[in-house]
Amino acid sequence: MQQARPILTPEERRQRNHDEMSAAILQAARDVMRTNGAADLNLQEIARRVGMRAPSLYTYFPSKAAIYEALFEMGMRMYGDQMEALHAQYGATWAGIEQAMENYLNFAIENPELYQLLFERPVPGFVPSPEGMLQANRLIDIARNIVREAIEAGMLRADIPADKYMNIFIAISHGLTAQHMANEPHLPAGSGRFGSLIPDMIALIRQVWSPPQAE
Amino acid sequence: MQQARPILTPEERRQRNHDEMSAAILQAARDVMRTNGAADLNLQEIARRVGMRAPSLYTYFPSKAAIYEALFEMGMRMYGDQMEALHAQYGATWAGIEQAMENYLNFAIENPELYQLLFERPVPGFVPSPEGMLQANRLIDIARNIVREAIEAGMLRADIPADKYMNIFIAISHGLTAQHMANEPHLPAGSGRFGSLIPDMIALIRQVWSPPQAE
DNA sequence: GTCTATACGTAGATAGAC
DNA sequence: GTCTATCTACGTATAGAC
Repeated sequence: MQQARPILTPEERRQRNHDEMSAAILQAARDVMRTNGAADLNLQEIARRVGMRAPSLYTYFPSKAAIYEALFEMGMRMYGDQMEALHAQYGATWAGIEQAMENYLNFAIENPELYQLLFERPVPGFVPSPEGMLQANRLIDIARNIVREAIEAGMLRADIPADKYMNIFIAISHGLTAQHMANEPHLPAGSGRFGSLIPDMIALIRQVWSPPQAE
Repeated sequence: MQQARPILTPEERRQRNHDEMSAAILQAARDVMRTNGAADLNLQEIARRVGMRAPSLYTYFPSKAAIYEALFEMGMRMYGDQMEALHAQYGATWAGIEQAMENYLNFAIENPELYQLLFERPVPGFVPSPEGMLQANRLIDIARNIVREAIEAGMLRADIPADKYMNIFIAISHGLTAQHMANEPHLPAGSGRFGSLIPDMIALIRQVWSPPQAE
């Protein structure tokens, strides 16, 4: 009788286990950062949470910095995917731009440890890896494209540079979110001193910087 | 011959020396934070810069946390004084509000280590002392009063709560400043991707949320 | 892969001599 | 007030046994 081909070769199983453990370590790291602040990550606590000793982590990541780098890339990828999905769903519309601002806030509320790592810089000496920067640049490109389409669609003035609009959206989104996270991180988007201001901000931009014919 | 009365008694001299050394320690701490990031303060480096050994710092401050707390209070006091001076100079005017936004950015550019400590929260476990909170609350009161006067002066709509205006100003100021500091901290206020947007933001608010008769 | 043991560095803080 | 010496704790990381 011919030997049955296993679903996974030993090598594949090893790889799968390795990947699963790596993912578990990253998740544990996020939990620690969420509890202690992004800067306070420490390997022993991560190890404890995944049921091993600190030195064993070095089987999966060559250094603590590598864990930060992996989380940065993961976070940027997650957030970029969200932005792309929003773009696909809403196209270049005011509703889409409002959703994008709300999504920035929601991302911070739901993933405060990633928000800190990506958009504040609380970890002394942390520098994103090239792979992380690739994701960060992708994010900028998505945002720039949305604004460009909004200009082409006549929603925004063509005589104002797309990057200026983009910077305004970034600054306002970040300002609201940073204040929300600093003061009322437990409140959901749409509520609280700052989380409730998104529609007002959209109205602000829309009234002043839409082309006349779009009013 | 009667003995001349010294300018300072020994006790007074001791006190003066103590105060001067305390101030030097705080300044050294600021220098360290500016170089390494606010979270990376360490006592040995402070001591080195003031020409003593780390344990000697305990003559002046009972703990590292006490140094952070003193800096927080000092920073809030400095910034509050600046706001009061602006208020006295400009009263409740659009120029004054624009100056206030620019001043927030300038404070961050000139005192990045204090900006981090006061307005971002990069130091794990840091909690302002009651004295620090007193200064922080004073700051809020100053801001609230300016907005109230602006409403009374007819610059802002009376049907929108003063605190909502205040939160909008805070969020926008902080958004611009945080992005400026993250991306172009070396550029002066008024320049760069974000530092140049203050007049636009003022125009935005002014056009949309001024009472009709003020247009 | 995981462990124990440990190297190695650094931090904040304290004791006690001068 | 300042020092040396030291304590205590914790961090990342490595070596080598199993």
